[in-house]
Amino acid sequence: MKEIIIEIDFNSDEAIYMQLRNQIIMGIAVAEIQEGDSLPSVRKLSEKIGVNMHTVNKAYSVLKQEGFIKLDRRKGAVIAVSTDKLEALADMKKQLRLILARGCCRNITRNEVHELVDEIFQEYQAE
Amino acid sequence: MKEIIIEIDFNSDEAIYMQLRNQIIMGIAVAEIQEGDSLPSVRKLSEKIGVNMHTVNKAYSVLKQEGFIKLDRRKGAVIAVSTDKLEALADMKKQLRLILARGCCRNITRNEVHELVDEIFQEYQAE
DNA sequence: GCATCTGTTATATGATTGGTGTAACAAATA
DNA sequence: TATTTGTTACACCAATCATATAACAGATGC
Repeated sequence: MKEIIIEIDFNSDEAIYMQLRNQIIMGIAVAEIQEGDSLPSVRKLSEKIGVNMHTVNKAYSVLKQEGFIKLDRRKGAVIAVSTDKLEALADMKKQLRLILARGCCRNITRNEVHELVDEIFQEYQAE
Repeated sequence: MKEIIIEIDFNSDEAIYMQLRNQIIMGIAVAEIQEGDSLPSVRKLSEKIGVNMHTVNKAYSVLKQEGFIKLDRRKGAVIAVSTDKLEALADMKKQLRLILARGCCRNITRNEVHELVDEIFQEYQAE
């Protein structure tokens, strides 16, 4: 089991539990953590990164609600990604609409977005 | 000058001023509002959609800060999109990282993302 | 059995944010 | 002159974020 590297920016305007959630999702994407792996317990992780237990618990609850982990009393928080692709595609499209609108206003082209997508996918699909 | 259509969902967990900001950005992207057009005054718009003046003012301030409008005492809030493409590309990449990570976990492929991007660009680039 | 660790829940507190309300000011407009 | 504009300054209430302390039941290790 690998060690998960979490970096919290306490000066960020982004909530700590959201930073946690996002970094864990990206950790799954780059296969730093894999299906079936366990995350540290809320108490261990909270102590490690210097935040309150409830803050970590909230991040885990969101991840559970969004279908990235399952909470097991025996194994703790286990990576278990739901595979509802249709819902995931719908979610992604909704989020892309705003981001692409912002880019479109700045004259970012369709091809430039495609290039960005390819660059990021290269980071993620590296096994 | 066209009438801008704003729909606020008061039951949404998204802040009203953010809904406003996002809808105005998307309005610019679909060319519903164009460079040089004026947005309604903060008081007019607040009355129209039934929110407080300060809420609209906050949305306009964010749009100004992000380089989508300029506030002029004569013409009000005028669409004036900054054209710092490099910064826009960097911003977009940062935001795409999280969204694509979420999709990558759900086994969404590179090509599926490209298709989504093309679909959305078709909505936006319609002149 | 016993101590420990787990997720979970409950309650409380302080700081920050979101939204509203009222009011006032200077500049621009009609 | 009267009105409208963006802007600013207060104040208020509700919700959220993060913290703190505490307790509970189930699982684990000795």
